[in-house]
Amino acid sequence: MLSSFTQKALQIIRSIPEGKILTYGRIAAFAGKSNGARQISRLLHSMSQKHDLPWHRVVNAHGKISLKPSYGYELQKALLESEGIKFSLNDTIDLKKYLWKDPFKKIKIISGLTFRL
DNA sequence: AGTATGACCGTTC
DNA sequence: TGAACGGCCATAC
Repeated sequence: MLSSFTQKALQIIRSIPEGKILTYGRIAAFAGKSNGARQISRLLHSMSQKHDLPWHRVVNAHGKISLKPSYGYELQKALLESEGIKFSLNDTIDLKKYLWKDPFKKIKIISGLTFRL
């Protein structure tokens, strides 16, 4: 049984298209908690395999990977690059270019179910 | 020195 | 054992 917040967060994460990224804070805000960014990290950490999430499409608000080297950093970077995302010199992603804006314009949530439009 | 952010954390159910 | 809840806090800027 997943909370409403968790469900929405998972749906938003699952709905991130290839080649696009979203930040922790934005996911949390869209899921209903403006200050719940840390819970998003928790979700990704504990439920990414189980729920088949594109966890690599979530980065921090600066466009950087929050994972530490040899703890998933290289994997995430490789996955993102394989989707066509380019990193700048400081391993930063250009948010203006790749950030997925306004998830709710692309998905519709009815009774807890998500539909891609 | 105040703000924003976060692959948290302790506890409860 | 796994998930929900809630908030404090270190770090960066």
